[in-house]
Amino acid sequence: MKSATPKLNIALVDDHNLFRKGLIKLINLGDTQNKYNILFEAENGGGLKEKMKEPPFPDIILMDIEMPDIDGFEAVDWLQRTHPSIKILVVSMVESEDKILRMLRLGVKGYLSKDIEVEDMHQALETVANNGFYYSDIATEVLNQNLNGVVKPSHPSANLSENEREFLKLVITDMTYYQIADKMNLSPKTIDGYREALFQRLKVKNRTTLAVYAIKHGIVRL
Amino acid sequence: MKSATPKLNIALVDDHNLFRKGLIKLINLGDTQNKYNILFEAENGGGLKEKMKEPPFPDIILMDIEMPDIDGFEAVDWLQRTHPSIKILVVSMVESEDKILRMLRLGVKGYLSKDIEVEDMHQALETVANNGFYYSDIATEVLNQNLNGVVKPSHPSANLSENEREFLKLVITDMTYYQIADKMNLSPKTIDGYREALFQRLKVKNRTTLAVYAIKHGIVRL
DNA sequence: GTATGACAGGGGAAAAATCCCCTTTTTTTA
DNA sequence: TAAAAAAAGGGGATTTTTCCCCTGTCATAC
Repeated sequence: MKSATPKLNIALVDDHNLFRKGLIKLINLGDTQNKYNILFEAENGGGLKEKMKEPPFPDIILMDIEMPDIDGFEAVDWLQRTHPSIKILVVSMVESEDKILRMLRLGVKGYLSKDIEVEDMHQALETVANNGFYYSDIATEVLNQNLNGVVKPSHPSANLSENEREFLKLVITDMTYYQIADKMNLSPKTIDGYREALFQRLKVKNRTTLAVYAIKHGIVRL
Repeated sequence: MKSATPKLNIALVDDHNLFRKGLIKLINLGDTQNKYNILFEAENGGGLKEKMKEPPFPDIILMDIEMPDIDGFEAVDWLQRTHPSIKILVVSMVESEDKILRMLRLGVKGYLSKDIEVEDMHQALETVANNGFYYSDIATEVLNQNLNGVVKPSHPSANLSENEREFLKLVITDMTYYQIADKMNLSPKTIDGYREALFQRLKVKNRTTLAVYAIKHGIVRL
C-alpha cells in the first residue's frame, strides 16, 4: 500500500537501547495511519552526526539530553546549524529549569518529560509533524515564567547580610554557636538572633536543615 | 487458550511512564508462549508498597534504582524482608560499582543495564523465572573483581548498612532523633547508637556535619 | 524631633543532642 | 553448636540548641 503523502522519517537519539526499542514500539502503536518510519537510531550526538553524513535525513528527531560524549545540547546546536529544517522533539527526564530553558532557547519544537502518558507522546509527535510546538506541562510552566519576566519572588536567600553569610559558613562546621560567636567577635546572643532570623526567613526548624538549605541553594560551598 | 502452568505475574517499578510502557511492549513481544502477565506498575518504592498491601503478588519485579522518595535500594530491602520469595531483576542505568555491588549484596536475582539488547532482556527474564541468576556484563565484572579480593581502599561511606543509610536520609530533615526512631520502628536508643557509630566512622562531631558529609559524599540526594 | 525598624545583646527555661557505660537479643562464624 | 560479633536497647548526666520575651543603640524616614 502506497500512501499519497510520503512517510515521515523519524530518528531516535538516546543512550539506552531498551528505552529506544520500547519507544519505537510505542510510536508504531499510535501510528494508526502508518505514516511514521523509524529511519535510524543513535546512542549519542556522535552517532547522530555519523548517520547525518548523507541522506536520507529524518524529518523529526526525538532527542534525549543526557548522553555520553556529545550530549543533547551540543547535538541540537549542531543540528540547528547544519540541518535547520529538521524538527527536534526533546524527550528527557531532566526537569531542571536551567536545562529546559536552555533547550527551548536552542529552538526545539517540543519538550517531553519521560514520565508522560503514551497518548501525549503521540499527540506531541503529531503536533510537531504538523509544524506545531508541543511542550509538556513542566516546560510550559518554565516558559511562561520566563516570558512574563517573573523575576521570581526574590529568593529569600538573595538578601542575606554579610554577617549572616559568614555565620552560615560556620553553621556547616562542627563549631558550637558559642565558638562561632567567639570567632565572629559577637555575643552568643547575637548569634542566636541570626539563627532565629534565618530559621524564620528560610523556613527551617533546626541547625541541620539550615545547613542543608545553605548547601542546596549554593549559599555556601562544600 | 488455557496453559497448563499458570502465568507468571510481573510488576514494573520505574519512575518514567514512557519507559515502563515501552518495556511492557518489549516484554510481550518476546513472550511467544504468552506466559507473562503484567500485574501492575509503580512509580517508586512507595507505590510498590501500596500495591503489595494485598494479593495478588507478582512473581518477578523489574526494578529501577533511581526513583523519587523511596528508591530501589530501600524498595529491594523492604521486599526481601516482607516478600523474600519474589524475584527481583534490577533494570537500571546506574553503572557505579558501589551501587551495583550494593544491589547484588541485597540479593537481587539479576542486574540489567538499560542499554542492553531486547533479546538479552528476554533471556534475563527467562533465566530469573527459572530460578536462575542473570547479570549483564558490567555487573558480572564488578562481581568478579570483588570475589577475587580486589579490595580497593573502600571509602568509609561504602559499607553502610541499609538502616544507617535510611537513618542518614532522615538526619538531613527537621525530624528529631525521637521522631526518626518512631518512623523507623526502632528505639531512640538504637538510633542514638547509629548516630554514635557514624560519628566515629565518618569522623564527624555533630548532626550537622554528619548531614554535610552525607550530602558531600552522595549518600543522600537533595 | 519622633517614630520605626534593624541590629546587638541578655535572662532563663525547655527540648534535643551528645556522651559514657552497660545489658540483652540476634546473627555469624568457627 | 558454642563462641564471638553485631545489632538493639537502656540509665543517666552534660552540653548544646532552640525558644520566648525583653532592653538599649543607632540610623533613617516622616
